[in-house]
Amino acid sequence: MARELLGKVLVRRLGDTRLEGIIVETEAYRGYDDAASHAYRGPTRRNQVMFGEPGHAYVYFTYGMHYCLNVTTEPAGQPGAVLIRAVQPIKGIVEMKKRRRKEHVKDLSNGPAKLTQAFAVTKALNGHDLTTGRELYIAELFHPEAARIISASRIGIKAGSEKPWRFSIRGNAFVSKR
DNA sequence: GAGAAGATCTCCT
DNA sequence: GGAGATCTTCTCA
Repeated sequence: MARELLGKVLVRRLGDTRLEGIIVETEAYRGYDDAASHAYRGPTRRNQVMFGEPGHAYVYFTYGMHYCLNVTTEPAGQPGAVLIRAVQPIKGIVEMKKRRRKEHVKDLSNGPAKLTQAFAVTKALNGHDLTTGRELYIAELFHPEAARIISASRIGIKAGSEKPWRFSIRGNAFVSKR
């Protein structure tokens, strides 16, 4: 799923405003076999969405100030999610610049907490159904480019860093870290 | 109830 | 390359 989501479009609707970005970097997190995953030690209040239905948003708060967005991927009862680490803005860039207080497009969403700020994703969207919801969902790109996907180790974790479960579109300028 | 760590970002050197 | 910001969540007593 982490590979499948690359090249698709993250869509956020805020009233009349529409924000869109191509997903260019993801990371896979599993369950009891993945020490880096929030679900590693079983269900808790925070990670319960990871154990729920697939196709839902798992949004968590971290470092006292940041939100990160995941997509749940496994059947109910089985934990698993894909972290959206970076997107390439394609629509609503003026709005994103205001939210991020940044001038350059490259600074808007090249990191997991940057894109949630640009797209106004907060805990209010935790558990949101991405398959039926209108406020936040994932769409196909009308004219997808052929892209090569590369994998590397995940970022910002201690345990589980040996697993090459970070995926990105090769050469894309909006990937958080090369 | 206390203590520690965190799937990060920004600013500074 | 490194430290500070800042607070929720989890673990353990």
